[in-house]
Amino acid sequence: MAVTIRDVAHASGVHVSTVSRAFSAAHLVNSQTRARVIAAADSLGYRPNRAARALSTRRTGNLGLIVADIANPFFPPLIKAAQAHARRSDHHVFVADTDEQVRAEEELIRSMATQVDGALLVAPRLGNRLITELSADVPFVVVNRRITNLPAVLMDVASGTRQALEHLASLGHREIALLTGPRASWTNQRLERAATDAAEYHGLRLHRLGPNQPTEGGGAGAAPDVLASGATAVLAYNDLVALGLVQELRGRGLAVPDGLSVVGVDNTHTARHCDLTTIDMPTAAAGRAAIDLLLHRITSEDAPGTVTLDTSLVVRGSTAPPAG
Amino acid sequence: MAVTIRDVAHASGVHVSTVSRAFSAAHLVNSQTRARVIAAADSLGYRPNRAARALSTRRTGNLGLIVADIANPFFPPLIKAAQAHARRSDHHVFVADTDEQVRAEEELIRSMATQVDGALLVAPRLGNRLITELSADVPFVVVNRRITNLPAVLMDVASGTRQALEHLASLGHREIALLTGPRASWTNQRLERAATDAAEYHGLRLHRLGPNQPTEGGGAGAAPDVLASGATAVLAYNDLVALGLVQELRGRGLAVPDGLSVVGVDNTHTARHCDLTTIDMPTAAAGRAAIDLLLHRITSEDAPGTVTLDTSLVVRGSTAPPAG
DNA sequence: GATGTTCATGCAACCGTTTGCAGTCTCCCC
DNA sequence: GGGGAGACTGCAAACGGTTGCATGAACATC
Repeated sequence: MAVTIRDVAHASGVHVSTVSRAFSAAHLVNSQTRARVIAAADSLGYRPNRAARALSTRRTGNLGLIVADIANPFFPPLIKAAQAHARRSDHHVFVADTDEQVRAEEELIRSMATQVDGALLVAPRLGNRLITELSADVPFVVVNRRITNLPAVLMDVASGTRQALEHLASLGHREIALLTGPRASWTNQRLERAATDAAEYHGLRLHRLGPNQPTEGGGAGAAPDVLASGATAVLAYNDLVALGLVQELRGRGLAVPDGLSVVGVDNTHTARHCDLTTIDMPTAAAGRAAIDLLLHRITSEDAPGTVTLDTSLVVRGSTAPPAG
Repeated sequence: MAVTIRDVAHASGVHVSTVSRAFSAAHLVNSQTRARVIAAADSLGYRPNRAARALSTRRTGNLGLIVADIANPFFPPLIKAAQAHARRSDHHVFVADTDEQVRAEEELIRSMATQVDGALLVAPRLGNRLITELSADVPFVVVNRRITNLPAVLMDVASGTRQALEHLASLGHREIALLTGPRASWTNQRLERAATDAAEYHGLRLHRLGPNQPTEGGGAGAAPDVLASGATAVLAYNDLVALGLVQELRGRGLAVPDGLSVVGVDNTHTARHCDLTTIDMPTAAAGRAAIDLLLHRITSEDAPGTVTLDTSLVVRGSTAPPAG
């Protein structure tokens, strides 16, 4: 039915192996012959069968991309950039959503393993041991997680966190609440650490509240604790948490930023619309860098590298001097 | 390197064909034999090679999903639902982002064609003729577009539009601006049509302004026209346009909803956060329905169907009675 | 003119599964 | 006890490419 390499060979009067080489090893075939082959292929509408190619080369030309939740606005820009970047080297990308469930994550990785040349794990929830074990089957690059011997791309929230606390301090805030996220999250660890250090440096009191679910619900649920803490400003684990909190507080009659200043993390477009001060994550750049690392890892089996990208504060309307 | 069907055959003392049947046609093999095979496969960690399977069955077990812009918050819930639903029948999903470019769309479809059993085209921008032509190679299901002889899932904005105009009329608005989207968009056509009809029914004056880019920029750019039109309420092509407009107007000192009421379309989570009245699109349901249609189309080559889903208005804080 | 090199191409095995066909074995029935 | 039906299983040919090796031609070297 579909046109195969054999049809092209017949049409251009050469052996199939010559056709194959005309496509995948051009320098091995006479340029005139090659031109004839290409012409025949074009006129027949030949497209190589990737499954067949995969079978003999053991390379599928596919990459996996595993995220916790596509609907979380943090991920799409990363997915988009990664996919576009992968295409430039003729790779296709499977996107899988684990729905924040660890079991699903493992199963997805396993079922993808037979079908991809490598995979990107973005902020995986799986344990280090299991990831290391799985990495025997498929080359991984992890994003926003550190695992020994695995190449990683890190968006370091520390730099942005320092800027955020400096910003709050300069506005006159002294009591800051930190809404922490999942304990296993590398970003959360960096956030806690950087916030603690920066708070000390600026002489601020830091109230850690958490861990919270990294969702609107998590933010809304933290509202009572925030109010009880006496903090005048909040740094939240991510934009969703921040916005969930803002909405809950508004429902209780507390205005932002007049009653309370709020800073998020991620700089999702939602934050842009809601005028939320937030720490910008270079997600698109991270997506591209991760693909580069992965392709490099796949083609040359050498030492893993780590790319660290800095973050920075974006000041918008959700922060202001404390009331009174 | 990887464990193959041959290893399993050897370990369980049967022929490879029996192993194959044990997995893909269980009823053809003795249940005890099958148990032995499965046990051997488990202990060896056997996973069928999908490329090899694809080669002989001409079924890859992969589906394509082509969208204009992953970062547009309209798409992720659909992608997520489609992917999760596809997995239940052991299908993997390639997601491709055309970046709103027609050329990229065609090329992506072509390059996917060899590798998927079928594809979902969500709000494609390509011309009908080309899509029909391409559909000879790959089964398609289109979402939010009508093309003769192609199965489709439609989220009909008409019902929501009627509700929106009724809502605005009941608030006392008489002059409504409609910010239209891309001409080729089926949703836009339905929107214009339904708005025209409903406006007439309620005795409202409808000012059509557009076409606008379906982005924040498009909404912001329409602000001058909206102000000039004298409308007291706006129905925008989608939430992004609506929010772009709101932001631009606020920058010019015009409050929403006090100075102007705004209604969007899509009910993205951004709309939720920004307290935007909007028409809810059942994107997750559409994603599932589209996958069902596609799988059905793939397995039984019969008549294409169309699924139409209704939409409904979600009233939030961006609409109020007109000033004065 | 024998030998060696290089370039271009053909040959055929292989990648891991599936599947039509052809046994073989057991069981049942007349 | 001969014949037929059914249930299993093995055999081997695909599926569509890739690639190591062999072959042959053209050309240079001594």
